[in-house]
Amino acid sequence: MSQFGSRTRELRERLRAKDRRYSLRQVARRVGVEPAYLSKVERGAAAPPSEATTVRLAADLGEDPDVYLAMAGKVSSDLQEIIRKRPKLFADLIRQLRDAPDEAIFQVVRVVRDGDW
Amino acid sequence: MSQFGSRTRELRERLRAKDRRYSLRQVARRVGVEPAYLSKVERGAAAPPSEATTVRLAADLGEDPDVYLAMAGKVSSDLQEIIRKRPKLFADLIRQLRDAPDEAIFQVVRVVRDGDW
DNA sequence: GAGAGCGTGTACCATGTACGACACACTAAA
DNA sequence: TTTAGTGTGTCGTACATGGTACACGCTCTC
Repeated sequence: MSQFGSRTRELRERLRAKDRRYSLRQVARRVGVEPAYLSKVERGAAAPPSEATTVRLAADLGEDPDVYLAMAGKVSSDLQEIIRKRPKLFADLIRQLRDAPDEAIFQVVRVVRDGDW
Repeated sequence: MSQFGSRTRELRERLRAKDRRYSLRQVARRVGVEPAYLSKVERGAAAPPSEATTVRLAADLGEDPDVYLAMAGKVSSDLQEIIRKRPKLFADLIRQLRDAPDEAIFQVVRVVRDGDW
């Protein structure tokens, strides 16, 4: 359902076409897991890996860690920590932005970043 | 460390002073757990409960669910889902606001809510 | 002085998480 | 034709999670 596995395989095979170092075994070795495990993950026979492993995998495949974690059904623990420190504020903000268009959210980010308000 | 337990006990005993229905056993019954378990949680002998149980407990004690979940070291799953749907946008936003003063975040909430921008 | 209600100690348990170990069959290269 | 590399099937497993079940001793009321 989460397509984490198939997406990973797709990505890896795409990279592999250009670079032999992206075999399942070699990626597994770099990421620090057993090939058999990565194989199961890619085929959806195992649930997506832990946060740490997912982040290392994303890095190896050149993907954005937050996006990759999202595919794994997770939210980065550092984001969770930020929210937990001011739960009411952030909960309100996030629910407020649930249905806002991408552009609106991006604009908020920009405004906050540039501080011109 | 998370003080979830002691805070719960404190809250419950405060309510109990006014209302005998807030004994450990009766709260446990309403929340749907065994008294022995709630006892352990309040003394910190067990980790904070699951999200669902924590939310029911917060409701029984008249506390804000997001704040209570935060004390339990968790972030509401509905917030996580919102983030997971647009990971890059929300990750950027939240990290951007990590060190912003409360007032600034609240202002963002207000601006988005009122839509006058 | 018997029950009802209280908090707690001990033991146990089912399920989920996150993998590792090993062997196997296949393919490509030397 | 050995050899190195590849993906996979099967089995096991250590630890965390989220509790339940039962019994005990105390207190308060009737």
